Amino acid sequence: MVADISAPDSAGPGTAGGVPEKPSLDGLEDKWVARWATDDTYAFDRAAALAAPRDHTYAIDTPPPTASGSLHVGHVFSYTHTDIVARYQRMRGRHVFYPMGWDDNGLPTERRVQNYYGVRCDPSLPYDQGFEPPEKAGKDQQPISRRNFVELCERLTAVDEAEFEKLWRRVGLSVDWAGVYRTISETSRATAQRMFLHNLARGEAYAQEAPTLWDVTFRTAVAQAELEDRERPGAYHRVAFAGPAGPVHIETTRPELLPACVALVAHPDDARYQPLFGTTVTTPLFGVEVPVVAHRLAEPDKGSGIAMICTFGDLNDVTWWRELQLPTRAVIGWDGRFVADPPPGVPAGPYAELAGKTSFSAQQRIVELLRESGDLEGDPRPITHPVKFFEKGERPLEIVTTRQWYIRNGGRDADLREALLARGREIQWVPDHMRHRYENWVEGLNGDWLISRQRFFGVPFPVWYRLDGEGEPDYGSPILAPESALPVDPSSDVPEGYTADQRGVPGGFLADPDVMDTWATSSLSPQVASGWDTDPELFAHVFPMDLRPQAHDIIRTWLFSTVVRAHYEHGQVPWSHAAISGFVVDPDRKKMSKSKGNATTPIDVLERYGTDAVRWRAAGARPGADSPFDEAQMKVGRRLAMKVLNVGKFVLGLGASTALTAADVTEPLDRALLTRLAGVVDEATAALEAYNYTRALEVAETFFWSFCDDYVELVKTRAYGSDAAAVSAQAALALALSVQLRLFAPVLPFVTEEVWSWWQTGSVHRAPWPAAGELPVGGDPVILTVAAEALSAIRKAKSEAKQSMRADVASAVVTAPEAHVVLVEAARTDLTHAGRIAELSVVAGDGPLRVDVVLADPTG
RNA sequence: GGGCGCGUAGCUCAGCGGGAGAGCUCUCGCCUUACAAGCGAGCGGUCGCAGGUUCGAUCCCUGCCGCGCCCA
Repeated sequence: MVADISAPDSAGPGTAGGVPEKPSLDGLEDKWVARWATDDTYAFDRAAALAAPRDHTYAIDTPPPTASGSLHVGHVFSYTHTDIVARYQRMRGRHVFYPMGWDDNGLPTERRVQNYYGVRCDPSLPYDQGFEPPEKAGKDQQPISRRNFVELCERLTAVDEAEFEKLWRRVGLSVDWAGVYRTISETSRATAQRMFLHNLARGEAYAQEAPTLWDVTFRTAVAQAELEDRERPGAYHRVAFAGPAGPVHIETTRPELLPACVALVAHPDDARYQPLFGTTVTTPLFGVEVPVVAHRLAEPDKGSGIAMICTFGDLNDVTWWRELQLPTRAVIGWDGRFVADPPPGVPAGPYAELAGKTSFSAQQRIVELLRESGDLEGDPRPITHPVKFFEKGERPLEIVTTRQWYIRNGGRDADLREALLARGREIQWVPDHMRHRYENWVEGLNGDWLISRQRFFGVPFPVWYRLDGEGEPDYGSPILAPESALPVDPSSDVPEGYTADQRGVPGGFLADPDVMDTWATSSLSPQVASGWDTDPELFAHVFPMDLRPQAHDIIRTWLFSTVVRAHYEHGQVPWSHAAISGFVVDPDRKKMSKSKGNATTPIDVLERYGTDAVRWRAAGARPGADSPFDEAQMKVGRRLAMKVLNVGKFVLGLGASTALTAADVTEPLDRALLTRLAGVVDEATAALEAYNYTRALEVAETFFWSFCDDYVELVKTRAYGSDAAAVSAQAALALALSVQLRLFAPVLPFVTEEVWSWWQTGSVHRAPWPAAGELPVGGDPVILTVAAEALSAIRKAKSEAKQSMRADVASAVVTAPEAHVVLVEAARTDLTHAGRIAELSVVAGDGPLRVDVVLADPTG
């Protein structure tokens, strides 16, 4: 496991730049970001990786941030977690394949472009070659062609991505910036289209005309994974249907859908309605005869226990319509308004008043009409109830019947669902309980994955349809783009065997108008990043990847869909590990997000506390655990970084250098220190192997503070000398510094690199991860413990006497357990110097170690 | 309503079968020749509540209460 690292250089102190007079954290980011770029410190050595066994490579499937979005400290924390792992693996000698991507396709980018430039896409407009967007976004959005719109998307995302890269470099992410990908790039489009064609060929993808959840603002279909329930006020309207033996009352929150009513439904066990099953009733106002049917999903406790089934008011309607094979009477159009003509069988009279209305105003009118006809009983009863929304939308979803593309995901196939659950069990989840999120989601799927979107900036489906003599498309046998031609844009490219002038004319062809949802492309991030389409040799080496880091909110989307795609194409999971980070939350424990207005801009925090301080805080958030944003903690991190600088300077000033080795360490106290440090190295290594970077940092940090406060204080007088005892201390300080800098390097990349540069050559980030074997064995760490305890007792005496730590001690009597007397004696000289003790005696006694201190007369 | 996680010092958290801990805050003190953006010392908790298992429970089991997230 030593492939990608350089051997430690032995250079004398000062040869690599020397120790500055007054070390400072300020400016370290600029200095080292530039140097790492120049030196290509984090380059992935493709040739060397391919030549080595697979386990010498560590491949990370980094989340591509939404380029049109904004980053907050939550992102910084999460990406830092990944970077800590990457840096650790690199120091372990692995070839770290750590690309970065930008998720720049899809709706968020469209929205940003619309707002930024004040434009909107109108696909019917022709391309305007010289188009330039207005300087300032006007009040009314200027309609532009699809191609102009896409060009603006690309222009703006390029700017956004450059900003993102700058920030990530400042955060110190050790990604190989030569390996950046974009989800809208030509390669990504080709990959997404090729994978889609494979899915289609194997029957994993299909198109279907079906009731679809539809956002009327964005005028696109949305998938189950993008839904959220929101509590909204509504009202039950009690409406009378004319039954064979008098009126039948239903209660509905959507009386405006009365013209779409196709049946009434009650629970089969509901005695109240059993006599009605098999009969028909007549809708009020419209006089349409509809059957009364029984279905287990009808809730006897809800409203009057009998409901009207409309096409379509909610997902239950869809289920009933499908399972009971009811007719379709759709009234809501793509724009969310009532369509111009009534459904078949519904009289034109009352319907004409609704045509063109929104649901809201249609409801008002229907209620008036029902009141007039006497079919509305009493006043509407206000309630609040969950209503389905697109997570990015502001208006309730409607259900519209449209033709859409789907990928099978187990939502309607128990065997497939089982197979995908099994895939989930192949992944090592960090923390383990996050696997439940995956399993809950898969088990709760109720339909296949809808991947088509009626949008513009996305990967188009590589599909055309033949037009018959009437100009009607033949959806049954689509024309597929040949794989060799990918990526294609069917709206401008012409299918084989046709000419451009046949587009849209009878006997000609028609492009599939839709683009893929962004998840349909980002679910291929392992394939895109690893070169499935561009570098098969690399792909074969790094796939399945080692790590998928991401936050827990997108297990149902990104993680799951990536598993689905890899399951189909490769018959395996896309990565061995999924490390799930928590959120940074505000003091009220609310998730930080721009829309909530509680997001903290990262650059400000990075500048005020320094990157290392922010990273230190990030490392304190365990995998999966949310953590509150608290600036006080940043100060603690900054103090640690500062301490590393100062102790580094001091230790090197005492004579620590790379010329000294483990063999020079002869004094018992020094060996005690290094033996303890060996234990720390083992523990930190074990923790990092388990992705527990928090624990690794904790053990290193605890050791470090005791190193500074106790060990360095104990030995500094001795180290000033030049005899063998002095050399022993200097060697121990050098080894301890070297090891500790490397232990901290993944978390504090800037300050460790700075101190490393004072006395070593090469980057600490290419130095080997410390091993216990570098350190001398056989020391008794208890020597350090008892010496520190004794020193602490002496400090306490001085502190209680309100004396300076420099105050002289006339005499000190250490009383220690019998077995520890010899250990205290081993540190006698260091102890007397550190405590400024004139006369030290050590005696055996009962109980824990204590020291009786007599301070010297400060005036004497 | 279901799933998952969490309730330990004022705050943020570690510990998870035999000593209740860390950092921050707070208080007191110290110019100490690496660091005053520092250092030293100290105050501070019936480990959510109630049962159970055990010689012994913060830790294991059950129930309850509260908080958060995900899903209905």
